[in-house]
Amino acid sequence: MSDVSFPISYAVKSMRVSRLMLVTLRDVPAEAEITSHQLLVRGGYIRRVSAGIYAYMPLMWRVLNKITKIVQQEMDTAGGLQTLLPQLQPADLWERSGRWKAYTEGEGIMFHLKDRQGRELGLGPTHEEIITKLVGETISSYRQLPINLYQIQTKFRDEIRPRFGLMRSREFIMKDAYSFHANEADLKATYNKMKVAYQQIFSKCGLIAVAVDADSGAIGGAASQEFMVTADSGEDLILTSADGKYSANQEKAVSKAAEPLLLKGDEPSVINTPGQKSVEELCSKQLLNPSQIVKVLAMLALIEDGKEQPLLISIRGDQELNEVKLINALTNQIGKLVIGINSITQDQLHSQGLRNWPLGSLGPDLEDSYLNGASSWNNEFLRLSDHTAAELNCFVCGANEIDKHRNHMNWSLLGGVPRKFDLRKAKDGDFSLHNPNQKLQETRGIEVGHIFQLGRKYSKALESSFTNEAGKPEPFWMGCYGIGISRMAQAAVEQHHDEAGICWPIAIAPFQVIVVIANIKDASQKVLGEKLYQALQTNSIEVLLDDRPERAGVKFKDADLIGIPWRVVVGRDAESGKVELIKRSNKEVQLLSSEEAIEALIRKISASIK
RNA sequence: CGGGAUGUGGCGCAGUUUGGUAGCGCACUUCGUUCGGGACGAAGGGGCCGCAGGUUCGAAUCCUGUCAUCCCGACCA
Repeated sequence: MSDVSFPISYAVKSMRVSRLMLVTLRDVPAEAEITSHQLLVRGGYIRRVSAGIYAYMPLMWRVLNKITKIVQQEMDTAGGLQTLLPQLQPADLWERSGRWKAYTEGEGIMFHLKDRQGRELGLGPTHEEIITKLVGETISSYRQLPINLYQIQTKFRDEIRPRFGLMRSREFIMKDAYSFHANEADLKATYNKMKVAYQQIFSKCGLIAVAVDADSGAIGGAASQEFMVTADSGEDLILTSADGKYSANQEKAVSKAAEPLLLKGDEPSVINTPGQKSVEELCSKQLLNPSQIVKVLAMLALIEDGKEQPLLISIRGDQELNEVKLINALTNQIGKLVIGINSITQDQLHSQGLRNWPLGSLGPDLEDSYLNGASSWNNEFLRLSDHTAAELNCFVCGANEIDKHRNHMNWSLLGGVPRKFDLRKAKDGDFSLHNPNQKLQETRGIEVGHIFQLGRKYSKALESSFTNEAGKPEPFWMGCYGIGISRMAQAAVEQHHDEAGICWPIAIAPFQVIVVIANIKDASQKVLGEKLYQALQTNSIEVLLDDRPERAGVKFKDADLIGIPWRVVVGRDAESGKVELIKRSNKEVQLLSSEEAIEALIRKISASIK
């Protein structure tokens, strides 16, 4: 089993540190922000070449290969077929799927270029287009389905902001798989199989990863789950119920909002609220609770056809808007892709040639006439209301007049109860929907894998079809499944390190054992060290020999930093044939004869990488 | 792209306010002493001060432009 671009078996199972090109740093380079990034740079694993572009040094390459090998095994076991697809992709393919513009214009993330003939090409950030076309051309019958193709290679994304070393880089190694099915049920079966395979992969690599419900984002499609490596430095927020039955990315998470405080219902009235533009100010001055207020947000949505749609979003004052949910709700409402949303500012009103709006005192019933004469905006509001706002019976809201609000309002005074959408952010402490006794907790995570049920979006767009049982052409049902290989390596460091350095899980460590000869000039130490090194090699253990003429302390520090799971120190007891066996993760030390040490290592290592 | 910051040997920094021709720690080379938790001493090598203009007798330092990098927001494996 081998692959041209990613050889997985090592000709070299062992190495002398003196020949390893190991350069460790004592100082943390200023560029590195999070621990895992710092440790990888200090340990000589990676070097930055440009923003978001890194060279993988020999030790790192071994780690990446270890991960690759585990991924290949699990993918192959789950019925995957490995391929290698081109990175340079013609624009017309992306135009047919409708993604060329979205991926290249504005804040598009595809690197793109023109060749000498003036043809446009993109550098692949993902491979749905290519694979869909390829399978469409190759597969003609439902009898040939399902198939699941995967590849492991470098992807390119012109990230808006590369960050955190390999966590968000512009060039990174990814495993991506695409499955093709004759029907939805079969897609679901493979999707579930992939979910199991993913759990296997992460646990075999020694990572604690949780599967969470996710938004399917720009890639599109129906069901989708993300695999998160839990870590405080993670960029994503995850909400999990205490019973473990529900977990979701905050973008997607649903929950039951806390009950609002009842607002005792007098007659509706207008109240003076000078300078009270925010919910906080209003509450403190008027002695209200945020849950008694309907807050109205004026926003602008950018639609794929270039139209600009003003929005009025109503949400309860104690709740926060989830923009991902809003975009999805809008896309459903309009039937067109919503590219982006942002708050409307006074400046924008001026440039549209509109009169001032009572921002800070908006009510859900702000008249469409405020949009009259807008230079490029649609001149009717699209009004959306979150459950929490729509369900209030008596509330305070803006009076559509500066420095005035209305007290004791109800929806019938505003033209009826609006349609309800789920637009709010689920938060730490909310109750879960499946069991109202379960509180949701917030954790941070690093997204290392994502699986999607794409459905027929791409196969329809690219007219990629097979002949079904009835003899009729039908677009494929598709799934797609990604794992960030290089990101995973860094996530492993984020999850497994201490003050002294990295503590690699043994399955993905660049070497399993490091034999440190404390004093290379001591003949008996040298002889015993070499003997151990040989013996471990003979037993197929991946072993490093630190034979450098450094002082012992330097070698210990380096061994801790680079994080080899087992360390054998050949030192002052070498004369009597004794060595120390140290476990990196907990610093546990055993004084053993060299034979015992070899035996212990064989036993422990074979048990831990089964 | 918006907001903030920084560019000085491989890495970490000082010097910039108040212009006078570049310094410290780590790393590197050689020698000696040391030798189980990043040793010590001595001697050395390495920098067009991000780049381009300008001001000046003279610019790392002042001015203008530009590029790059990092941090905070929108994107994602």
